[in-house]
Amino acid sequence: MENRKKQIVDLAIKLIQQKGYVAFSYDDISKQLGVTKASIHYHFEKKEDLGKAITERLSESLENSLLLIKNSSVSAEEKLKKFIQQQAERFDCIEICPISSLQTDYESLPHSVQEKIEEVSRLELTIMKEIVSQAQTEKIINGSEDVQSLAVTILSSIKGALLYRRVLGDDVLVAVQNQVNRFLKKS
Amino acid sequence: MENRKKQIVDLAIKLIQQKGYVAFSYDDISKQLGVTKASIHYHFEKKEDLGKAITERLSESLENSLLLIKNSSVSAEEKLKKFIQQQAERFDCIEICPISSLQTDYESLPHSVQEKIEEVSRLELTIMKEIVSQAQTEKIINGSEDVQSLAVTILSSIKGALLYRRVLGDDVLVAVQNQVNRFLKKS
DNA sequence: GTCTATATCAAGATAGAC
DNA sequence: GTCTATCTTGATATAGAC
Repeated sequence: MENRKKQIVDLAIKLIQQKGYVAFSYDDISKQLGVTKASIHYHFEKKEDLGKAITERLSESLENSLLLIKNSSVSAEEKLKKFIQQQAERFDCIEICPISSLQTDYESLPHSVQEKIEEVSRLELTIMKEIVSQAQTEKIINGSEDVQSLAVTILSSIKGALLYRRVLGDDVLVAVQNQVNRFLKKS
Repeated sequence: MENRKKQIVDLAIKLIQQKGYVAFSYDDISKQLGVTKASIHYHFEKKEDLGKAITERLSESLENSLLLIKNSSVSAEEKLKKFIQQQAERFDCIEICPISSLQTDYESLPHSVQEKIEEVSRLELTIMKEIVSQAQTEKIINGSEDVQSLAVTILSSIKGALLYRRVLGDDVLVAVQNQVNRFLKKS
């Protein structure tokens, strides 16, 4: 059943958002799916294999978002709003971004997964650059602003906010969202 | 020897910056200090005890910074610059902020350590608010800016940047640093 | 305060039956 | 594709000698 494979990857990503790559185990997955550990090992022989499937899924998902963003005709402001809301909704309050989680556990990841997470990080930055440069075309932001710097900063502030949200509550992310919007209008 | 206790906490913080709370072990510490695991257990019977000592150290260190910042007469811009540079220097490129690392591993922390990390997070935010509100007094930034929102955003962007730096290299943090400075001057 | 030795447990992983 | 059973390893933790 290819569906079971998908189910495992989905759950693993959720667990990574909650506990991280090092902390989640095949036991967690097997219990939540109501099967044995051996059964999970049948689908993904080693944790590294599951790790690769996870990062590939994240990569595909971002490639998809990039296409959607490029081909959509809504304003940059709306796109950014949607991006942030996806981050906030996809994970409930105790969850952080899976990419941030994997970046934190970077030193414990197998090489193959490290390489993938690097690619995924770059891809994410590309998406944010796409949005910022559209904002520039729309004259929402000053043409002299450095697209790369602004994109990195907005992306970092969202990811950092998800970390603080976990301990300080939802206000943190709302504050960052409002602030980022103000930045765009003033710069 | 009280010095050995300090040595252990120092090393543990460094390991948390590199690998995280879940991933570091008493074995890592004992090997690097050239003693046995049992010896580390003598100083900190359980990992939770070491966890508490670590978060207390982080808390004291931030209390200290807060006093220094309040009593120093340098400009807000200089204080912010110093804050960011401390983050960038204290940890070399593969290291992230220990607070971010503990926030990520939050679900795996003992309750006592969870509480402490919440306190530490609040304290850190207080420091950033102190700097931002000084900037407001100095009329560097607009009086209508919300201090809380701006402080949260700057702090989050620095922490997020340290995560991306690990995989994308030093440019990321430099970009955020420049961007934050530009924000202050324009808002 | 540090050591050796050992207990205990959980995690990753494999073999072979159904 | 899932199961039971088992192996191995590494981590937390404790007992007791030096």
